[in-house]
Amino acid sequence: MSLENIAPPTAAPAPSDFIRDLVAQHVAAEHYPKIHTRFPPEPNGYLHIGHAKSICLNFGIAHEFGGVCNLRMDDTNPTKEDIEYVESITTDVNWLLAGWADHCLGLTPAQAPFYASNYFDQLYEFAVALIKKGKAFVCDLSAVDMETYRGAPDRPGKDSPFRNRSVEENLDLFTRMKNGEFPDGTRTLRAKIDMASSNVWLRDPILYRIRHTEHHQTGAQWCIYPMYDFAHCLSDYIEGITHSICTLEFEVHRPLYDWILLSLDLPRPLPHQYEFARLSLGYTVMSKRKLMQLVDEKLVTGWDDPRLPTISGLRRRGVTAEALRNFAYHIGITKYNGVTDVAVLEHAIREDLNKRALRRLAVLRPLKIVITNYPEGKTEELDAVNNPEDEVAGKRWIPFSRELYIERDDFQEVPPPKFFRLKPGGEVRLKYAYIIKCDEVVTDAAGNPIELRCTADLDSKSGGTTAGRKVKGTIHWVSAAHAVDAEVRLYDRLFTVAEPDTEGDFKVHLNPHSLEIVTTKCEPSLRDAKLETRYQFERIGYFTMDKDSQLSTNNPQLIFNRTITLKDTWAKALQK
RNA sequence: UGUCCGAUGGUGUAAUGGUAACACAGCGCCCUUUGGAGGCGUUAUUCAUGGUUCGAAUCCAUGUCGGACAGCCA
Repeated sequence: MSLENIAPPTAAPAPSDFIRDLVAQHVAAEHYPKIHTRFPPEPNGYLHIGHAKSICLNFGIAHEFGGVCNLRMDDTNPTKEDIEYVESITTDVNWLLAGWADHCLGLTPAQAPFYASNYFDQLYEFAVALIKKGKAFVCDLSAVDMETYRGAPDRPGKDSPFRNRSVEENLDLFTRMKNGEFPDGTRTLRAKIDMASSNVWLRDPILYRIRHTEHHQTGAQWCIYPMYDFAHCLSDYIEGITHSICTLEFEVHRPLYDWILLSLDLPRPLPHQYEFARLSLGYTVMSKRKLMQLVDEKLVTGWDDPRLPTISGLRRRGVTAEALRNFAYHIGITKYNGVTDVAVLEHAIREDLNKRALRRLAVLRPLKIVITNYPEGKTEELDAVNNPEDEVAGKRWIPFSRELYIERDDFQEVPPPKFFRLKPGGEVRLKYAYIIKCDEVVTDAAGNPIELRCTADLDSKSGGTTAGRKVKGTIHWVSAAHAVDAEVRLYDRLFTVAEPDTEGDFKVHLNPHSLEIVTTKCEPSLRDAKLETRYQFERIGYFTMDKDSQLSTNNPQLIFNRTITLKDTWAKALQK
């Protein structure tokens, strides 16, 4: 075979979408010296998987086109913001970028994120410039009057009586606003555009408001704060952003974004805004307000509750950054507002974990069995592969003895058709060990099985003469004497319906069984479990150790979170 | 009854005037010391009506449906 016929290694195809297509055109046309994007969260809550989509888009573009993406705190409203959030945002962004796009992360020379509040001085000067150009004025209308004057989408507004103040008076009033001479809500700085515009955002929008509130970054330095529309386009401009990418609801703001930059007569190139559809995911809620409500009302344990779609929650649950990035890649970028099936997320998580998780045996709901033909007091160490998907992961040994635990679900006294686990008189293979046969069922007073007495085919373990014997089922187990106990937190969907926030109170759809805690019997090697390591409890699901685990005490307590179950085609068959 | 935006299998996306494709979900089979993973197969799609064109998911017109916008929030 000639060299040319050998297929090149298949690289993951570069994502393509309407925004990347545009960027590619701009690159080809040498429109900008360098592509510069930004991710600009307001530090008023924790980041969620919808932000992850945006992060992957903005940093992905920087990555693919040799550009930079700034992390910027859009902190123009001190009443809603907190330093706790800037810290969590920084952590989450770094976590999502690690090993992928760290080199694209734009930070200040001090290695800190950018802050819109860093630009308060410049922003103030821009406002003054706008006043001098006769394009902004100080308005004394109250909030209620302002609303009346604004009109409605299908009805024009009318000019403020303060619209035609002289430049000198506006300058004087704005300076005095800044100096703290007026109480909150008494005056605003407004752009002078068009009160009859069909776009409500062009009806003399407010640029600055008075707020005698301390800011988490600038302290008591300011008592006037810029509005989003004024601060955002100019922050983009100051940072040299080329592509300012945001979600669809800002589409109607774009004319204002452009108006401010154009009115200031700034040197080109100017940044441009592009919009894409935000993520909505089935069986969860995504708005910061609703997430905040769940946290505040203690319906979850905190922002990093593993049931939440927050980045910190997903991370604690055991989802890796790579899985999240793959998910973002698979859902694409469009302007269509759809609801993504959680199955897509779940698939991305399983696909990732299958490759990396160390296999372990653990029994969630134990049922004791005794191998009557196995000597009392004997212990064997059996060979078990750590990960059939990854030879490098190696092997470990697991102890086998006369008394074991198996999963309660793996035994049925009166089995349904096609049940090929353990049943009276039936045979099953114990994973990595022997084929056993159930001879006797010991029950309690109520008739529930409490112990199974079995015999093993002692030649059937790996390497034995009957090792190749086919039995239909293989089940997991742990040696009773060697098992270590662990608390296992089984998470399920937070809501019982696919779209909990379409109407009414979303909280009525909360799933009462979204968390179940069980004490499990684990194979002894799990005593050395690590926080960063992902595990698959064979035939059950993927698990990761929770930070609540107590490891340093002389009575260590292991806690595992179930990231996600394995696909269970048997459970599905049973439902039919 | 304003302005802007959108509509492709069940779901999310691709096709940029030239064979409607991919992933997830579903279904079936094979394989399996995980009812996992994997392999193979399969079901199902261009909102409607007109127009332009040799040819339309793509361009045009009209309509329908859906979303966003009337915070001194972002």
